[in-house]
Amino acid sequence: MASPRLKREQSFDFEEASAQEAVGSASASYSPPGGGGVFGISPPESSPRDGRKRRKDRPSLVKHTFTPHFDGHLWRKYGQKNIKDSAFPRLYYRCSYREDRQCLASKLVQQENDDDPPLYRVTYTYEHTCNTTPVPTPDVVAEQPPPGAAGDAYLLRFGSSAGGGGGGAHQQQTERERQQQNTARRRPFMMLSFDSSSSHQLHEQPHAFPPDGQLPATAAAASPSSFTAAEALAAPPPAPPLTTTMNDGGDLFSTWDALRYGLDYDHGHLGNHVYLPDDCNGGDDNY
DNA sequence: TCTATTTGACCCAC
DNA sequence: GTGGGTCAAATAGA
Repeated sequence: MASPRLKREQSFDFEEASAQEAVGSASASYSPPGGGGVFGISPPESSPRDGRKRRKDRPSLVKHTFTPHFDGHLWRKYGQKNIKDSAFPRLYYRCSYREDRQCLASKLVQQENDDDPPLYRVTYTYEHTCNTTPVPTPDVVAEQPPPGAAGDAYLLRFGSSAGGGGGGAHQQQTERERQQQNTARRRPFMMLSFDSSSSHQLHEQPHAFPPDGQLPATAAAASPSSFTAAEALAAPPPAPPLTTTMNDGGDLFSTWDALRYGLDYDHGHLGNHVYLPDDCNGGDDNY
C-alpha cells in the first residue's frame, strides 16, 4: 500500500547554533555534553511554527576523520546520494534510536579523497537525545597539518566521541566499525597525537602538540604526548600507567588499560588508541 | 522472520 | 530549476 508519506514529523526550532564548521580545519570543538550533549545545544523542542528549520540554520558540526563510522554511536543508514561535483557519494545516517527515543541526531559522511586511508568529512546534525549509556569509543580525527609541517602530514587525534549514543546494540556496531577502522591504514608521514586533555587545549595549540606539562605525570612518563607514525611503528607501545589521575585541567584520566585498544600496526591498525570518557574532559573531544 | 541496507522518488531549500 | 536531504518500498543478510 502506498501509504502517503508521513511528512517531516519534526519541527525544529533550535537556538541558532551557527554551524561551527571547521573550515579548512579538522575536527571542530563541541560544547561539553554535560552542558547539553554532543553539540552543547538543546534538543529540538516543539516549534512554535509548523515548519522545518532551514537547512542552513540547523546546528551542525563538521569534522574530518579516517573512521567516520567509528564514533561511539549507533547509526542507521537511511540514504545515499551522489553529490554534484563530488567524486564520492554522500552517506546519510541517523541515530538508531530515532523512533524509540525521538533522537534526532544524524550525520552525513562524505568521502573527501581516495587516499589510503581515505579522509571523510562527517557532518553531525543535532545532538543525541536517546540518552543511552554512553560508551566511549576511540575515534581517529584527522587534524590539518600545522603550518610548517610536512606537506602530507596529518595529525591523528584519538579521542572519545561517545556523546550519549550506544546502548545495547552498541557492541555489534562497535565490532562492525572496528572492522571498518581496520581499513584505516597508515598514512605516510602521519603524525599521531594523543589528545590527553580537552579538545580546547588541542585546538588552542598552534601545533597540536600539548606541552609535556599537560600530560599527567604517569602518562607523560610512560608515553610521549605525540609521536610520529614511524616512532609508533618502531617502538612497542609504552607501558601504561596503572593509575587514574588528573591532568592540570582537572580532567580525569582513566587507566591506560581502559584506554588502549592495542591495535596492531602490523595488521594495518592504528596503534594504541587513547580516548577519554565523556566525563573526562567534560566534553566530546571531537565535537 | 526480523532487521538493516539499498535505492529511486519525493519534497524542499536555495 | 537544481541539488540536496529524507522517505519508504524493495532487497539482502542474519
